[in-house]
Amino acid sequence: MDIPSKYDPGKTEGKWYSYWLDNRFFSSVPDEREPYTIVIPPPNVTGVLHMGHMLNNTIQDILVRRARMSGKNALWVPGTDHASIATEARVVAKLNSEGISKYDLTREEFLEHAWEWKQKHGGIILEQLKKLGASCDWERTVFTMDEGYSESVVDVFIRLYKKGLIYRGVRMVNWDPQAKTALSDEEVNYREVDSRLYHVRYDVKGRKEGVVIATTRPETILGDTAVCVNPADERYRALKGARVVIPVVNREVPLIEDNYVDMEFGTGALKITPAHDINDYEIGLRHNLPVVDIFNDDGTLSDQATVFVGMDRFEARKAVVRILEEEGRLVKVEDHANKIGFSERTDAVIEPKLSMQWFCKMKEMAHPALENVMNNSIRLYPPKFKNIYRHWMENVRDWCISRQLWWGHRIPAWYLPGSNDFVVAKTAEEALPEAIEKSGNSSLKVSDLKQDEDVMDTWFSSWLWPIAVFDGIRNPSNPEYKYYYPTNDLVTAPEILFFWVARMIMAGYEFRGEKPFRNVYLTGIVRDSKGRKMSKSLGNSPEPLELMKKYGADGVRVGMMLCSPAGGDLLFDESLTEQGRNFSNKIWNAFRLVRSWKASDDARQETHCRIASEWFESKLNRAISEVNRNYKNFRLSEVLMILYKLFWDDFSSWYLEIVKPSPGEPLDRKTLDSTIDFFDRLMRLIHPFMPFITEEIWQLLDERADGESIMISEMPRAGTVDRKLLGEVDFAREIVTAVRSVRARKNISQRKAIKLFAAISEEEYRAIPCDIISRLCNLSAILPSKQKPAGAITFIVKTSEFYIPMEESIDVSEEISKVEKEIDYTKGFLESVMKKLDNERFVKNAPDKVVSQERKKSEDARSRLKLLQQRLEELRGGSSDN
RNA sequence: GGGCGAUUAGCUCAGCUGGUUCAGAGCACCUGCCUUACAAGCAGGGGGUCACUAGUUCGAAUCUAGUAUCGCCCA
Repeated sequence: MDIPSKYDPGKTEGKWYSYWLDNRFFSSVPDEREPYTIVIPPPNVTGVLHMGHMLNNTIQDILVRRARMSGKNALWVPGTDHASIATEARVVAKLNSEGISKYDLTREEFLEHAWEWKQKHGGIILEQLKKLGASCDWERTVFTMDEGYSESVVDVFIRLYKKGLIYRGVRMVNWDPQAKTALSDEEVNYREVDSRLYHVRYDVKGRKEGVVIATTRPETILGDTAVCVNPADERYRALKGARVVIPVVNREVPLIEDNYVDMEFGTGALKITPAHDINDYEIGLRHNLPVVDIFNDDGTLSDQATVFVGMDRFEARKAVVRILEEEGRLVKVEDHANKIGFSERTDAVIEPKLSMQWFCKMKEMAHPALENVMNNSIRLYPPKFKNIYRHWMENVRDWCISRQLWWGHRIPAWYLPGSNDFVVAKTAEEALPEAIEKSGNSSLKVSDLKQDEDVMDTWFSSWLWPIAVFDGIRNPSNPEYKYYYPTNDLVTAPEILFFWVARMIMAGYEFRGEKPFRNVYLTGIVRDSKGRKMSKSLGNSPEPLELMKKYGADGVRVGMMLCSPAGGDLLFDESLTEQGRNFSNKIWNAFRLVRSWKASDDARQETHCRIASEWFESKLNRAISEVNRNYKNFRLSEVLMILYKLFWDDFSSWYLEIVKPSPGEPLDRKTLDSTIDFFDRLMRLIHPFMPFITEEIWQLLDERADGESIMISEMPRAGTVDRKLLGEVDFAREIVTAVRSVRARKNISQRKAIKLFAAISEEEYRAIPCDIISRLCNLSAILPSKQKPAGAITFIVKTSEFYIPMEESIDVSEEISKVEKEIDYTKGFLESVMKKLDNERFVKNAPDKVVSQERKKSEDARSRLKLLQQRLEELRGGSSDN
């Protein structure tokens, strides 16, 4: 019987999660009900839970739990992606720590290590999600390198290739010299960096004067194949057609002219390195310049550089500058803020590099993907992302999808022996006939074909996620796919709007002719209280598992949701989870109170209990409507706040305090039953936010059979609202607050019973729920009286005056100043109302409803003023008496 | 450089289609209380020129334009 006064989540959370799993409440199979589907944004298979995941998955769990309780067949599909670069980098690092180099291994050996790593570390993050209470159908867990999934990815590659949407070619790509792979444009982060602008004098053949160029990357001088000026630039007119000598390597190159050159920037003369700058590359194409690629794949200098071969690019920069200095060519060095691209995954400085890669054409697929977001067939929340999305879609460029890695889906292209010619097919066997035809060599064998070494971008597999988790690529007529697709809501971070969301939409229309989801809820980014993004490197992120241990999963969930407006960033602070924990405790203690009550079958329901029950019923129903409205717009923190206030203020501070029997006394059966019923409904409403404590209490509220659970119970529906009653009780609450305020001001203990007089008519008096007021204010009597007792404190609620007789004489001057203040306020208020009513155009143009409201306001204000002025006179009269 | 968005109480934010005592909520703060569910609590209270300027309107936190500051995305 002894229940501790502190709620201990540690004792309940594990217990109920196992119960839910044992009863397979999370599992879903197609049936006749309406489906509700969410696919998880697959976290990196070797990742660990961070605060972003916590937020994201809390939201998904709230949505899916609510749908499940609302009669939908709810399914939340979990899974992980293989994260090519990140995982491969980790495996490489692990092997290095064991003294093994990736390049000592064959591809097959390396993949064995990678799978071993995945087996060991993969799925940790999913286990962590269980602690959070995530109600995923774990039996359906998908990994992007599962056999069926992989086949879907390869299928799609082949399909797009056949359609002409995938091609292979040499282009300038973003090269990550650390991971030694190409990246897509989306995987490059640009940051402003303090760097230097070097002014270097190049000799001009046959002239005394040289030409000075400005560069931030002097090491690329070794790859220069021209110097370029603007044809309109007077300064260089004389140099037309001259030949320039590249320093350090002493190569002779032409001086060319191109409108691209900005005459204002630097010296107006631009060195041209076609191999290492996208703009230079384009100029090079226009002017037929040779390409000198001075870098190896790892960012060291190549043979083509001819000097400093094998030296790292940043060391080479210093070395080149030193020589330039020695030769007196360094004219000056300026500080210069420069935007530099960094690898999303390794944070290495990106090297623009000409390279042979696979690309996916985007324009055609972008079209339906853009249209269906603009016409709201797919809705983005918050809607401001529509514009951002459009901007990207309209400027979308081809997608570099090949990666020079081993971990991932290998590109299904098969090269003819000793040739760059290839056949795209699922297997070498399938490629053979076409290979024979292409080569004209009928004796070609499967073993002669060599598969492309590269794998595909991870996003090239995860863009199929909502389709492929239901095997809808390979087998679109399967019942699961037909039932669950398209999914309902996608919850993800705005950072991957282009990486992933946009591409899933493209894939949906391209491969299935249908949207992948109806709504996209973009969460905020979790920041610390100073507004900095939470990250491992900053060390400003709390450990999610520790947090849950300290405050309970429910507490953390509430803490995250309290400050999480749709799309707004979330400034996380541990005090929020503390607030969440406190809320758990509040619920817990309200339960302890109700549980301590004994029922009496004989006692009749007293008036205050009846009114309180009817009133809270209306309050509850109104809150349910508001909750439903806010859910519709994904305003989940608003939903939570409504429920928080409903439970804490209306239910605990008002309803329970009204019906609470005196210690030791029983409560009539009817009131107790409705109290338990309210509690039950409140728990169900709160359950999506706080699954554990609500289950614990729901199980204790009544006898429950084995296999029953709040999570499969029905979500309460909104019933009728008695507005009149709500108004009456609101009036009573105002009176109660006023009496309490007098008690506080006058230091009258709550235990001392007092009398209250109301200067109102018998009729008005009957409309006041006096029993409630008496109970909450400890009144010995509440009486209608037109007579003002001498030496009483007064207050006005709405337009009625109340008196509390005082035993001791009152401080008249204090009362006078209070009344005067109120008169001032009311006068000001009346003036502002009269300003409107005296304005003919207002009375003429404003809707009748508004005008009559203003009239009512003015009347009320007048009668209040009258009461106040009477009171003031009395006080003044009284003070002269004393 | 191009685009998008924001600016309301000490902090984080709500305020929809201009009109209800509209200037709100939560937290923080102040005062008094260990009152028999809860001090992780209860009761009471203070606090804002709605960034600035002009305009539209009978009426503007809300609509329009400009200014300032900040943030995000893209190059």
